[in-house]
Amino acid sequence: MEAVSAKVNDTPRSMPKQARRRQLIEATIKCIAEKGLSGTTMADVTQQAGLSMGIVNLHFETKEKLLIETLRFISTEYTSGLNKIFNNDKLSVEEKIASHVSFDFSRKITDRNKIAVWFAFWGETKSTPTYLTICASYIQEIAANLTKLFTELKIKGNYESVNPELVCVCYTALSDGLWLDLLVTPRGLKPTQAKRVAMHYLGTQFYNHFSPETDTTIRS
Amino acid sequence: MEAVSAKVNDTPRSMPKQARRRQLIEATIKCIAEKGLSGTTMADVTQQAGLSMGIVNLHFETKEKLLIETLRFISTEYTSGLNKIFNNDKLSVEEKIASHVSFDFSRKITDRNKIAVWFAFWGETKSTPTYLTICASYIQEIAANLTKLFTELKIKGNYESVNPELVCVCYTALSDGLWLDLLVTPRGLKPTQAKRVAMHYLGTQFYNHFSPETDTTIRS
DNA sequence: CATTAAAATGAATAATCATTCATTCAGTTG
DNA sequence: CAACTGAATGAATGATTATTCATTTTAATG
Repeated sequence: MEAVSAKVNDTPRSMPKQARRRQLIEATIKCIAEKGLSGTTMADVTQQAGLSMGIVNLHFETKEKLLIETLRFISTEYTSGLNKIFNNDKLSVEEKIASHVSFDFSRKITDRNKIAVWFAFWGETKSTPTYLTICASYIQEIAANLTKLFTELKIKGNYESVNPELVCVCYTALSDGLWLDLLVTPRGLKPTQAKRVAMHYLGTQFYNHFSPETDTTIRS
Repeated sequence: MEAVSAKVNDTPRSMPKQARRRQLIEATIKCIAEKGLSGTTMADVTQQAGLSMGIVNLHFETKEKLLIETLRFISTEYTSGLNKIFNNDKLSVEEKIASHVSFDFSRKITDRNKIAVWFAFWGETKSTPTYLTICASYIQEIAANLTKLFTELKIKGNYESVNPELVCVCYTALSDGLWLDLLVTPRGLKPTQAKRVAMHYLGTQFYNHFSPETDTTIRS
């Protein structure tokens, strides 16, 4: 049988180890999206990567380790994107928040394959402590940063009745729930609309800075 | 080996078929929560139910059909609970909405086992169309009812700038996201707090009817 | 070009697991 | 209480799948 998608497979032997690992992780993401976590076999992954059966064990030792690295990969992709925004000194608080929202509903993040992977792992956090640990740590990091931004904007904009921790929990839950919508009703909500829903909520808290019409997005 | 939890197993042979199916579905829920969807085997389920290997095939034919019925079971439990509230003529609009929220964060619904099951199935909707169909249909039903309630309250309370469809999407996403919090950070958010977050959002829209202090919950 | 080291292969192996079905068991009927 | 019925059992079967490792391929080196 022919390799299904061997984009990065021109000169296999010369690829640095890191690149091959990444290639396998990306194949894993595609497989989980297409066949589910329970339906993804080693044969599926290696064939999707256009490589041979033994390759995963060579680079990751076991299937379980491959899955853990896959979760780590999407977690890191997400947090590092947000950290870049958070640490960008050229942006004002409100621009940072707006960029955060834009990132949450950007093409890169709302890719249905990746959302499917998120939910697949979330569904196993209760049974697989390693997954729980990975998820819990990135969640905490993001929450700390986001709460800080909301606190700053509260002060800057004189929003006396705003509770930054509450708004952080609420916004985070909202965006996770909107991702579910994008996954489960793909013919319903679109990323652009989902973003508008998120902005609608922020508008209820920071009415002078965010509103359905206002879009202080940093274009990417 | 001994049966792990054979509550309903006193007079096995005399149980009506429906009850035995339910017993197996409940065992499945527990297994999915404890071992994940991918880690749940027929042996696990039957042992959890305190029965023998062949029993699932006798009552459900295949493992796949058991899983589908399990998803149907939790979906029905959820929708029928909400429909009871929606169709309760003794409740005012605002009481119905408050009861809806209370139900969403009630013990029965926020049981971590069941939340784990929800997420496990959501993670496979992209790969298993049957799951997607089941999820999509109950989602639509609930959204229609909830939007109607928000529309009624908008009129009743003169909330001119409220957009009922938008509030429905936003509330629904928020509650799904809060469930994720309950699943992933069990030592963080508690159901009572989660409910307060949801009420906080509704308070931004219907400020005369809902606020963190107001609790028009119907005690169950 | 020969030699070496590292990467990759994939057939073979071993483990896991869903499904089957001949047999057992419990309740019911005449 | 003997014969009958349908539910339940669980050892055996067969299919699937992760893992192994002897062999092959490739790139680098002198």
